[in-house]
Amino acid sequence: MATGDGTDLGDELPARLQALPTWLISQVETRAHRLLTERLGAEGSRGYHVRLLAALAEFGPASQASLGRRTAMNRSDVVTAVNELVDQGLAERTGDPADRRRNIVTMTPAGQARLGRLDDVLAQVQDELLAPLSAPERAELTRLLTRILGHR
Amino acid sequence: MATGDGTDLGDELPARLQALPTWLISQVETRAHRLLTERLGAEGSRGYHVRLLAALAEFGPASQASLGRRTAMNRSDVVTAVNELVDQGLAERTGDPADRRRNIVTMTPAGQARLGRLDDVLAQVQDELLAPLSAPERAELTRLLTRILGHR
DNA sequence: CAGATCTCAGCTATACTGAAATGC
DNA sequence: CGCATTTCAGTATAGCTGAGATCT
Repeated sequence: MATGDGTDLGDELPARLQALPTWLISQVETRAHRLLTERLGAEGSRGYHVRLLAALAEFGPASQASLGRRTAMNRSDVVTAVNELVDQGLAERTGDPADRRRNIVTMTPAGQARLGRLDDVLAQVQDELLAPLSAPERAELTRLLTRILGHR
Repeated sequence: MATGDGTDLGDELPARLQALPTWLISQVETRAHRLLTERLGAEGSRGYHVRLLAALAEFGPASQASLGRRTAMNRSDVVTAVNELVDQGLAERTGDPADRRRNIVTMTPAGQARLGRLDDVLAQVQDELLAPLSAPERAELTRLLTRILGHR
């Protein structure tokens, strides 16, 4: 079996990669993404839905362009995701009489109920992902990531 | 223009999202990914190429399955990426006479030269992404992310 | 026989661009 | 006029699955 040249079993990761924050971030993101896709999918939602529902819950009815800015979503992805929310009865899309270019997106009671369940799912996923970290360590990680994002 | 209902300009992010490590990680990853795609692309490479070249440089010639394990890449993505490396003359693919199911992938001198340039690009990207953090903070971030990945 | 390896076709989610229609 | 908004069509990448052929 052993060929002696390292061609067989071996799970060691290249040290060159392991030391790179960008590699670590992408690997952790992959794990987080997989967890979120599974758990949100079990509730009939996905990442974009959570972002939109959270923005609607906190800031109230908004245009699609505004939702895109608040959730760091592309304008065309907002269109698609709002379509899906409307299809599920979680949001409504009506024209803005004050500015006829705009739609106003509103959350329905069903949307609020869904967001409530998604909040629980999200908390659980954080806990699973960050299991090896203590509470102060989680806070420190959050602080560092926030600092990175705040730049620029 | 202010409609008073929050429908217009507003870049505030929902607090619900801002507090979530999974959200922060995905946003930081997006920024890192954009930087890497730009800079690596300028050298004619992409993320998968770096991973494979780094593994080949550190562990020597290896089968595709082994490369996949070492770089956390899917078996079919390894096929595609090795094709691209071979097309660029950065790697060679030969049959393993000792186990005829396997290919042995080897880095060429051109591949080594490319990896040298990519190492510089990577260092520069780390520095740009982590600009707001001090050296000890960068080390702490690396430590925390490594702990998360080590779990399981 | 079971299991590993390689390859191809195809899928999903995220992120993004270009262009057109409409309205401010 | 310039600019904002919405919508659609299409692109790219990462990650993944299923299936088949080949070989240990």
